[in-house]
Formats: sequence, structure tokens, C-alpha cells
Amino acid sequence: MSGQVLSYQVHAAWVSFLRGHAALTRDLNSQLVADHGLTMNDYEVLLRLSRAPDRQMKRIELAQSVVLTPSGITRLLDGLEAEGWVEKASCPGDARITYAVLTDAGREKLRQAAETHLADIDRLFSGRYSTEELGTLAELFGRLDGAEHGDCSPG
Amino acid sequence: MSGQVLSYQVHAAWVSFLRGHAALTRDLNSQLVADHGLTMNDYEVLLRLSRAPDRQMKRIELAQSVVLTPSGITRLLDGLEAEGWVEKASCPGDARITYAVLTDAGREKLRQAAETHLADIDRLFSGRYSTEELGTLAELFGRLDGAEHGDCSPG
DNA sequence: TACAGTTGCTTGCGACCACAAGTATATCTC
DNA sequence: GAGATATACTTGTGGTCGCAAGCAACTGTA
Repeated sequence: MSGQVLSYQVHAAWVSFLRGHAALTRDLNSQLVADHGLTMNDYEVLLRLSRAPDRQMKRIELAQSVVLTPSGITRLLDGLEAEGWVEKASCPGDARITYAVLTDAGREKLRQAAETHLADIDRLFSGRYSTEELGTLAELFGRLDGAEHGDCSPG
Repeated sequence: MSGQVLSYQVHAAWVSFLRGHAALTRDLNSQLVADHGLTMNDYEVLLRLSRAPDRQMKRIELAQSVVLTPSGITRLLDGLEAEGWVEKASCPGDARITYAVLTDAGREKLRQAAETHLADIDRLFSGRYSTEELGTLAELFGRLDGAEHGDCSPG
């Protein structure tokens, strides 16, 4: 490894990554907030829950899955619970653990939001990349966190 | 284009993109703050200025180059000015315009921060990708904003 | 010159999120 | 089983940043 002098490729990729993320998320987030009153993190949380067994997850696992701290997930879920889209459930075997459960209303909210949000994402990506390139991106990104990926549709 | 049903590739790439960005920036940013008292945006601004002619840029152009709003760049530069790393300069021909100018102290600060920050970036990327893959990433990312890229070393 | 529209910048406000500290519960060690 | 440690979660605090509104300066039209 170099250490002292960063390769041109690494830095060029990193700067583009930062700029691309800032530009895309600002666009997508403001659209999502305007259309549905959800932030992108709200949406991602609803999506994770919708794809989890019994549509519920431990809060701590949910936090890790969307890269938020425990305090972050508490505040985020506060909002979703206030809207009735998520509920708490206790864990019989461990009183420390609280589950976040997607309600029917939350499922419906996600379904509505997905209609425009997926189209927004599609518009930003499909115009710039071929199917093959998207596959390459998905593979390379996947290495950043060793993430698993599921179907993209809610439900 | 699809519009209604998002392709698997698009969504898989997007979700990995979000997770990767969150994980990487949280790591790099906390390191940079702990080591040098700079946020990643602070660093990026200092770097842009260091590579600009006469080490100065119009504030509005600086904001666009790091994807911040005008209010965002005002607050950010407030901090850098308070530390003496950046100064304001007026534009002779247009009193609306203010330049942000990198001071010698700011240049030195950037040099010090770059030592550890570039190594941090290198560590995160070089371990996961080959040189060829980094080139691919840089090219694909570059299309997100049509950005131009300069040398990665400050000065 | 007068007036409308645009541009650059700042400020008030609110949202989001991380960190640190605190509480409650569980587990491990003796 | 008592005490130390670890885990899950919440809350107080502070920082960053976007949006809307406002101000100052420039430009265009007549």
C-alpha cells in the first residue's frame, strides 16, 4: 500500500463518490419529502421492515442495516411511530430488546412512496448507465460493506 | 425506460451506494475531526481553494463545487475564517461577489490534514479494489455530475 | 432616472444525526 | 447470589445543513 501518496485513481473515485452522493441524495430526498413527507432514511427503514420476517426487526439491527447510531434510530422511529407506520413490540426472552414492527398503514405508506421514489431513482441511474455498468456498480459497491441485497419492491 | 418497476441492478447499486457512503463518511469524518478538527467538507473546501488560481474562489462557485447551498457555504466558511485558514476578498468589478482566499495558515493546515486523511482514504479503498477497478469506479462516478478532477495532492 | 428582475450572500428557523451520559436488563465470574 | 461487565435503548446537547426570507448590488428596459 502507498500510505503517503494517494493514487490518482483512489482520490478521483472518492471525490466523485462524494459529489455524486451529495447531488443525488439532495435531489432524491427533497423529492421524497415533498411527495410523501418521508426522508430517505425513513423510506429505507420502512423498506427494511417490509422485507423482514413478520415485518419486524430488532431496533439495533435496524440501526446497523441503515448505518445509523442507536440514538439516530430512536429519533427516526419516534417519527414513524407518531404517524402510525411503525409500532413497538417487546421481546419475550429479553426485556432489553424492542422490536420495530411495520403496521398495515406503514406498508401502505411505503407502497405509495415507492411508486414515485423508485421512478426517481430509475431516472437518475438508468439515464447514465447501461445495464452492464449497473451490475458492475452493484458488485463494486457491495464490497464496501459486504451487504446482502433483496428484491427492490416493497412487500 | 422502465419507470414503474425498478430493475434489480439499479436498486442494488443504489442501496449499496447509500450504505457504503454512510459507513465510509462516518469513519473518515470522525477520524478527520479527531485528528485535525476538520469536517470532510472543511477539508474539501480547503483542497478546492488550494488548487484554484491564486488560491481563491468565488463563494458561490465554491458552494457548487462541493454541493452545498449558499447558506451552507456561509456557515462553513465562517468556521474556517474564525480559525484564520480562509479570508474574504472583495471583487473590484462586482460588489456582490466575495472571494474565499486560502491563507498560508490554511495551506499548512491542509497539508497536515492531508497526511492522515489521504492515508485513511487509501486504507479504505485500496484494500477492497484493484487499480483497474478504481479506474472503473472513477469513470462511472464521474458521470454522476460530469465533474472535472484535478491532482489529489494539496498545493 | 425609475423600476422590475436577477444574483450573491446572510440570517432565522427547523430537521437530522452523532456523541456522551444515564437507565434498565442480561450475563459472566467468583 | 453479589458484583462487575456488557448490551439495548433513551435523552441532553451540540453541530451541520437545507429552506425560506431578507438585504445589497447588478442588469435590463423604457
